[in-house]
Amino acid sequence: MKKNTELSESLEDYLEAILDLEQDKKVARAKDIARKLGIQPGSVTGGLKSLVEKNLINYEPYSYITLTAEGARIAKLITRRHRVLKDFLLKVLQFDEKTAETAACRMEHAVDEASVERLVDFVEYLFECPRTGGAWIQAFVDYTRTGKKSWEKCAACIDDCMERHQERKMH
Amino acid sequence: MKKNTELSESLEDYLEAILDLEQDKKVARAKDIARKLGIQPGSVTGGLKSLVEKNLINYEPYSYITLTAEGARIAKLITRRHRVLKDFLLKVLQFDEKTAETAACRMEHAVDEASVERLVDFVEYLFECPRTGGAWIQAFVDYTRTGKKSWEKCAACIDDCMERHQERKMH
DNA sequence: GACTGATGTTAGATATGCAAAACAATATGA
DNA sequence: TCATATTGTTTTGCATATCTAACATCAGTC
Repeated sequence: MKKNTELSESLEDYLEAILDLEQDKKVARAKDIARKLGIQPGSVTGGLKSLVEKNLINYEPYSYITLTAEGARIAKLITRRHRVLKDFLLKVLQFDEKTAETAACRMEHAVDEASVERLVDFVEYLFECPRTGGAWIQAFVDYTRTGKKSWEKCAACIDDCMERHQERKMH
Repeated sequence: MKKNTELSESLEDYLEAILDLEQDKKVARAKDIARKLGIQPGSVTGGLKSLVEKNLINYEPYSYITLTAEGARIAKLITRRHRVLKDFLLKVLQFDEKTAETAACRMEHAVDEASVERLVDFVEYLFECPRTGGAWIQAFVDYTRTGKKSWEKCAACIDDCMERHQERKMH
């Protein structure tokens, strides 16, 4: 029995913002949600109503807003998607903070959970594998800066690779 | 002077579909666009009008549809985004065809041109670099299948790495 | 030249999402 | 406890995007 909650993008954004505010200030308020999402306070009310109907938040007019258990569960999934995507853009593709944040924000609604897992796996693998890891990523970063693929440095790079391999064996 | 055309997602979809149909059948027709986008024929007309206003397509009621030079330029950018993203999902993250297609479809509107370039660079680099390349990707694929990070196979993996390096030197 | 089927357009309905502004509740503090 | 500022809500309106169903046009055929 799969919950086919099918939230719209904007409802997902609301949930994400609410989780964030909860963690920051215990409870969320309409104004803070509006500011975080860059919309007018008047636009928030409708979204909150939808979320109440779907039993994802506890909320009554003029009161604070908190997530229900189910709401929190979903909000955390969405937030994780965001974090993973941003991580990838930031640490692997080397986007700057702002670009990574913006792109992650827009991409997070386009990917399902399974895909996110795969991406997490990929990023982790890229960092952990002796054949890649930090040095490989650094080489890619250098390439993005200089535009030069310095294959002549490969020998040193492979040495690093073996070192990482040895280290892993030790442990 | 940057053209701030700011197309909506659906208009981007129209352009992409039209480019595709043009390449396939010389000209696009409303019905084909509708079928390709999975919407009703009646819904297409409005989108076409917007695109005419923005000078991105040549179109008059009851006639065929073709892209203007500017429209073709933009459509190609969008299509490239799609292709690059799908390539990444397909070849690196090893999504199956259908999942990759769907995800690429939804992600292509979330990424700007510069980000796409960076992703292209990354994928190319990943394939070309002796330290990664096909063998590394295969190892990652194996990992996604088995869930096991077989670091014990590293020695062989590093050998492959050096071979690729030698090959590159020869050339 | 008129019929017919395929294709295209229009109009009206529905839904979403957001903004602006008028209005309501709450909280603060003197 | 009253006045005021802050915060929240409602209403209205706009823009986008879609569907359905009625209507228009086109191209081919008899």
